[in-house]
Amino acid sequence: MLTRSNSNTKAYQNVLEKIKDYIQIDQLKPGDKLPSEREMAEELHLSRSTIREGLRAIELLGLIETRQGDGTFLRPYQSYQTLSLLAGFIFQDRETKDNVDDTLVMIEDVIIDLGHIRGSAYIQSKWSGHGYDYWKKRGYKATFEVILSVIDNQLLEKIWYLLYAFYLSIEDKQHIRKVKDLFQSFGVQTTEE
Amino acid sequence: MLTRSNSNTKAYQNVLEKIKDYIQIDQLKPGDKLPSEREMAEELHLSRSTIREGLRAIELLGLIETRQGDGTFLRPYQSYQTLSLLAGFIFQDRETKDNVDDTLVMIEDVIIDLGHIRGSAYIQSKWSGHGYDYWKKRGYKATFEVILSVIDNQLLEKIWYLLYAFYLSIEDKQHIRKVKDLFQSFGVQTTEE
DNA sequence: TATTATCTACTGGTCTGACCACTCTAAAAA
DNA sequence: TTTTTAGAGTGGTCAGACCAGTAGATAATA
Repeated sequence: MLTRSNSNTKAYQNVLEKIKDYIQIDQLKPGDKLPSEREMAEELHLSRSTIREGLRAIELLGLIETRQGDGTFLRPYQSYQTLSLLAGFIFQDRETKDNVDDTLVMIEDVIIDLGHIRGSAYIQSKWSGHGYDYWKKRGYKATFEVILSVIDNQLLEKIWYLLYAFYLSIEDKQHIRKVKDLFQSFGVQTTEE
Repeated sequence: MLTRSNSNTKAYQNVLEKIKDYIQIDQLKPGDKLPSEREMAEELHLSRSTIREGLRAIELLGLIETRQGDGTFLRPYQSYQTLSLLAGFIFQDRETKDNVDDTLVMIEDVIIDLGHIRGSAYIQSKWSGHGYDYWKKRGYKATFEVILSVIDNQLLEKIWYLLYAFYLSIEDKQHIRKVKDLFQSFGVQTTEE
C-alpha cells in the first residue's frame, strides 16, 4: 500500500477546479475560448503567474491550447491522449511488467466474448472471406482487429493496443493465443487448402 | 538578453527536456533530489517563473514531487489520483462516456471472475468479518479493493482505478454494480442485523 | 557528555509589475 | 469600396521581492 503524505493543496490546483467550473457553467465546448489569464487572476484573487502554472499543467495534458496574442482555448480532445500518458506511467512501473501478459489475456477474453455476442456472424464472414491463410499471413494484430471493429468500443480498443504493443516490446513470443483456436471458436474452417 | 529561441517551442518545454537530462546524466533515481529552481533558472538562462511553469506541468503528471523548504524530488510513480481530477475536462461527449461505462463493467467482470477463482475464500472471510453494513458504509471502492488485493495483478488494478476514477468524475451515480449481488456471489450474507 | 533550543541558509510558494511579441479589430486613409 | 494603420488585448517571459517551511549547524542547557 502506498502512503500518500501531505495534502496541502497548492494554489495552482484551484486553477484546475476553476477552469472546470468555467467549462461547466459557461457550457464551453471544444474550441471555445477561456477567460484571459489576467481575468482569471483577478477573479480568483491569484497572481497571474500562479494562474499560468495551472494552465501549463493542463496544457501539457493536451486539454487546452494557448495562442499568443489570441487567448486560451479548450481543445478538441482526444481523451485517449491522456490514457496514453497514463499508460506511460503504468508501464514505467517495473512491477507491473510481469502483469502485462496476464492482463492482455484477460482483456482479450473480454474482447472475444463480446465478439461472439455482438458480431459473431460478421466476424465469421470476414474471416471466411479471405481464408485462414490470409489472416495467418497478415498476423495476429490484423486478425484481432476484426473482432475489435465490431465491438465498437474505442476505449477498450485502445487499452488492447497499448497492452499488445507493450507486450511485443518486452517479449520474444509472437503469439500469445492460438489464432487457430480463435478461428474455430467463431466457426471458421482452418483446414489448409 | 532576449530569449525566445525563434521556433514555436515555448521556453518551459525546454525545462522538461533539461530535467530529462538531469535524470539521465546524474543517474537520478526515484526519490533523488533535483537541482533547485533557482539553480535551474541560472543554468538554463531562464527566469524562475518559467522554470516553475515547466515543473508544475510534470508535477501534475506525477513525475516529480515538490516539498516546500526542502526541494524537488523525483517520484517513484504516479497514482491515478491526480489524473482523476483532470478526467472532468476530458469527458463530455456521450460516446466516450458510454465507452468508459461499458469498459469499466467489462473489466470488473474479469476481476470478479478472477476473484472467484483465486481467492474466493479469502474474500468471503474478509467481507464476512466486518459485515455487510461495514462495507456498505465504506463504499464501493473499498469493497472492490478486497477482490483486487487477492488477484495481485497491479496492472489490472491500475486500469480499474483509472476507469473507476474517470467514471466517478463524469457520473452522479455512486454504484454501478449492485454491491449486494457482489456479496452474495461470494456467499456472504447481506441480511441486516 | 548528551540533549535541547536557536539561528541561519536554502528551498519552494506566491505576488507585483514590467516589457515583449503576437493577433485581432476598428478607425483612418487610400 | 479597399487598404492601411493604430490600438487594445492576449499570451510569453522576466526580475525582484517577500513569505513559509525545512534541514543542518551552532549555541545553550541539563
